[in-house]
Amino acid sequence: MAKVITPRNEDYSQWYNDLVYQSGLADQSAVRGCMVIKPHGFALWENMKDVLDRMFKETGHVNAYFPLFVPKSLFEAEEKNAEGFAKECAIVTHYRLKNDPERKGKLIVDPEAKLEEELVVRPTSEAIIWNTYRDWIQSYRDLPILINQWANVVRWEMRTRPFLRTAEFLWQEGHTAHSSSEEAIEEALKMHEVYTRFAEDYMAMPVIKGAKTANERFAGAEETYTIEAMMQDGKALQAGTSHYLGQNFAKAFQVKFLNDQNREEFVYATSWGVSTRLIGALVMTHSDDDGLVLPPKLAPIQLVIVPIPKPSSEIDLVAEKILKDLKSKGIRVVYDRDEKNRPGFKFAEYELKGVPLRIGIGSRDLEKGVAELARRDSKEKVSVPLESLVDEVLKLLIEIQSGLFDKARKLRVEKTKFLDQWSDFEELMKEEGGFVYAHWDGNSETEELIKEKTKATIRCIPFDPDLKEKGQCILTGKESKGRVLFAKAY
RNA sequence: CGGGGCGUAGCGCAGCCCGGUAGCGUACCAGUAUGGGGUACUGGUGGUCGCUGGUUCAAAUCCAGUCGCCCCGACCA
Repeated sequence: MAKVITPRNEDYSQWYNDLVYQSGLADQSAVRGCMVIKPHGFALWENMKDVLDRMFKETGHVNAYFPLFVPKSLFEAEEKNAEGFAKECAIVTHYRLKNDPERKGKLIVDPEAKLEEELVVRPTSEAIIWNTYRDWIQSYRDLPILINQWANVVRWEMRTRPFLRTAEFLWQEGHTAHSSSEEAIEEALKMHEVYTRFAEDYMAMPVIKGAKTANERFAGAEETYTIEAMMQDGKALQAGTSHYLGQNFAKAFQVKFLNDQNREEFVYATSWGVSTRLIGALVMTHSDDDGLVLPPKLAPIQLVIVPIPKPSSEIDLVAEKILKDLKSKGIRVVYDRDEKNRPGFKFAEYELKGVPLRIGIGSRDLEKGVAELARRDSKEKVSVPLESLVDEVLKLLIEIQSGLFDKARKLRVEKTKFLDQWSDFEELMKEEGGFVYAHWDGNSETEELIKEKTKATIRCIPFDPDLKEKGQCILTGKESKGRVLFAKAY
């Protein structure tokens, strides 16, 4: 029993940390607030990235790359955005080190090498991109511009947690330019829908779609659309956002175009992004006390074949055949004929890593012409005749994918309440937590007050038309236009 | 930045109060047996005890300073 993971019911956040480090997703680094993404974690990210990148391209976007550094003068151009990020920016002030005359072999920052203008390490790229777009846009014929970039960004967070919040993280940021407000809003909503499809169809993570309140909105945006997922502890996690930026950045950077009436107009913008945070979301949505549980569509390894108790020429022969057949069906499969570890160890190890399916083959199986097929999500094991193994695997992978989604949705339904009494709301947030649909009067002050009292925030104003009923604010009793989603959040 | 805790082998820790040859578990290496859910036994490798200074015949242990990390809070995707 080398690796012990703290059980979820004992300490949920410790469980999460144990899991991330022991399953090989990430490692701590020598840099405060930054982590190393290990091969297993990065393989997961690559799979996510591949799917998303394909979806972006299918919706007409192309990739490009903009600089890591943003001159301070550009950064501050859009005031609200700059203000929003100011408190968490890393800044480059010098460009050279030199030998320390006091201490041999040590280096100091060369005071002579001060930059004339400081460079902000991008917390997001709107500034540098809009400063560039200005040069690219003259006429409505240059629009729309539909660009995405895969990049790292830095936000100097006070408290960090692996994947969920680190000082540096990987993400994609889409930045589009349009000739009308309608088209830009349509774009923002379209990408919001892409994120929804990705979360639900690939991550098997059900999400609530909606818009952010003014308090929670992206700094510099007119409207922020979000997808909110529920983690197993009932807390909400913002999994992706898409922003309609109006003409805010166009005005800040003087990005104008001549419309088809030959009149000058400011460009309309959107931006949208998801990050490596999704890995944290994936972990907290499906995994259990034995390790990761990964949806087959994103799992780096979908199936592992374990010889029992160790490889033999007979087992090799059968295993290689299964390997070949499954690979030809596009399944990501490995045959673990490592003799250093015993089967029990391997079982535990692959469960820890979240491999959805495992095939065990021993001499007893071979005598009967079967193999043992075990699934990670339910831990069920069945004996399957070798002839039908491939079909069974394909069937199970689909079943596991949809099973994970259903299970997550079921949990969310159980932990979602419709409340109208303030005392109920307060009590629920103090005790079990979860999602609450309640009426809100639309005032930021009310939202702040609720946050102070319960630590719950408005995660979104849901799109769901059924929630648009009139009512009275749960705190103030004032008129409300519809229910909003409250929860404590990551 | 406020409150709390911790730096001793790759990892997890004991030893410190009461100074006297640096220990346990795990991992790692070698071997033997074992082999259908994290094998067992035997032998072995590995540490300037975070750093700097002080007290002392003698410091992981006492004192002072310093650096770093973790947890809780404010901030945030």
